[in-house]
Formats: sequence, structure tokens, C-alpha cells
Amino acid sequence: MKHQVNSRLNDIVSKIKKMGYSLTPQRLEIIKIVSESKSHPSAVDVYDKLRKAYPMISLNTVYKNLSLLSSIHEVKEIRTLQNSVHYDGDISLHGHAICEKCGRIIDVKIDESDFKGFFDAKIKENFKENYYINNYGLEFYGLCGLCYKETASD
Amino acid sequence: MKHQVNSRLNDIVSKIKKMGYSLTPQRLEIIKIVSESKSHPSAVDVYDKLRKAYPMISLNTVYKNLSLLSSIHEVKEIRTLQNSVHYDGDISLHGHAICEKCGRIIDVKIDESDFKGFFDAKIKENFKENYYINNYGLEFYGLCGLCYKETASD
DNA sequence: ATCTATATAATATTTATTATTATATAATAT
DNA sequence: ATATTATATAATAATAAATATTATATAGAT
Repeated sequence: MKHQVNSRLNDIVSKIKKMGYSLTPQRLEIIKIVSESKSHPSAVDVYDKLRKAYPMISLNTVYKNLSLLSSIHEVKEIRTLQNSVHYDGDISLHGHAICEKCGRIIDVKIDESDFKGFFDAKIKENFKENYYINNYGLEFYGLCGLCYKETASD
Repeated sequence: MKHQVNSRLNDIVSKIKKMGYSLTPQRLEIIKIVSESKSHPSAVDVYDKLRKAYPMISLNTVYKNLSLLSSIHEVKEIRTLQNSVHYDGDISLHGHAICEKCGRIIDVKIDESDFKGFFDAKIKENFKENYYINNYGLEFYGLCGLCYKETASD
């Protein structure tokens, strides 16, 4: 498990270097935080964690780096309600369940056969001309367990 | 075709009335605009169209009404890049292809069998406990035909 | 060691959205 | 019909996320 996380970190780091970006301590720390996090943090969440190691870090730096990681497709942006962006360091095939009340984001399992059977079919079906797909999103909006209970007992 | 659009409009209008909301001229015009539009307009886009008929309309009124329509699930919110919300008056089963460069949103066809075969399976598989799903989202991010060409010729 | 490019920090600005307040309209009761 | 109450809209102000700008610092190349 730990080994998985580390190889993921190494993947990103080597890609950063290969593409000619420099690996500053701040950048490395940001990469660590998002790649190891399971909680789909916002830029401010990342910023708050960073401040422990780098109290002088600028929020702008966080945004810049998260955008960079997003542009090289090593983190995925998730847009929930209340227009704020969350970042997912797990770029493997999966969807998200987003609670419309509390904003909680839960991973939804999708396996390779799903991709072959559904996503791939949709892409082939809908994009015959030169349309280049490099990412997908699958969301289920609703009420999470806790919020569902609350609503039910109103 | 025209008949389809009108029945859609009537559906929304009667739902508005049934739920006890009043049908003001401004509200009716907003409903018309979003239900007849195929271009996934933003709040400001709707506002600009509205001003032809209602020059004194307030942007806040547009936001309030679009939120209302969204809350009763008669329009769907689409979150693209560059953090702005777009509104889709077509609530039938379909996904979106979103161009990461120009922001263009194109409908992606999904049919009932897809829903039964994929969405339903994912819901059953992932949400065994009391998690209430009332909406879904399916997006393909990439480059549209035009932007793809531009990028290719760089 | 100097020069150049890139990254970060501090600050200011923009933009979308929401909140507040006042006015106007609509619905209901008198 | 008029008064009363609730809801909708308009005008304005405020918030908050993200971006732009500028200055400083760091890293890599010459």
C-alpha cells in the first residue's frame, strides 16, 4: 500500500522533471499532499496543510501548482456545488458521489470492464470526427448517508 | 418538435404553480429561455437575452430563478472549467463533452439501455446503504473539433 | 560568479455568486 | 374594493474563489 503511494509520487516527480519543470521543496510538498490525500481537498485545504511545513507559503503558489498538476493530468479537478474546485490526486478510473447538502465527496468504483463496455462505446459512438478526449467525469449527486438520515427525520 | 418544446415548457410551468411558486412574467421568460436553449447558457447569458424583453431585470433575479429551477430539478447545472456554472434546460438522460480550451459544451447521447446497464449497476454496486441519488453527471473533457485542429497545426 | 529563467511571495484585482435592503407585485382576508 | 401579508424583483453591497501583477528569491546554465 505504502509502496503504491510512493511509486505514484515518483511517477509525478519524474514527469515534472521530464517536462522541464523544476522540483522545488514547496512543489514537492504540494505533490505529496495531493497524491497521498484521499479526501479530495480544495486549494485552501492544501494551503492549510502546507503551512505546517511552510508557514510563509502563498496561496497563489498553491493555485499555480495545482493548475500545473492538472494541466499535465496528474490530478483531477472536481467541481462540486458552491463553485469551489477540489483536487483528486487519484487519477485512476473512478467516479464520485457528491452530497448536495454537505458537499462530501465519495469515490465510486469503476473497473476496466466498465470502461471498455461503457465509456469506450460512448466515445466511439459520439465522437466520430476529430474530437480528442483526454479525461472523463462521472458523478452521482444526492444525499450522503448522514444527510439522508437528517432529512428523513425532519 | 415545436410541440415538444411547448409541452416541456408547460411541464415546468405547471410544476412551478403546483409547488406554490408564482409565475411572474420575468420567471416565465427565464423558463422559456432555458427550456428552449440548446447552448447551455450561463446566468449572464440568460441575463443578456432577458434584457431584450426586460431591460430592468436584475442579475440577482436570474440567479434566484435558475437556482429555483435547479432545486426542483427542472434544469441541470453544468460546471465547466473557469469556474462558472452553465444551465441545461434539457433534463433528459444525456452527458456532456466539454472542450478544455474554448469551453464549448456538446451533448452526448445516452439511451435508456445505457442507464439500465451502467448507471443503475454502479448505483446498486456502490450505494448499498441509505444514500439517495437524485442526479448524475457524465462528462468527457478534451478538445472539440475546432480546437483540436488548431492545436494540431501548432 | 554572473546571467537568465523560473518559482515563490506579497499584494491587488477580477469575476461569479450571494446577501441585504427596499420596492413592487400578487394573493388573501376583511 | 381595500387593507394586509407574503412573495418576487431591483438596486446595491458584500463575499469568496481564483487570477494578475510585481518584486524577490531561487535554480540552472554560461
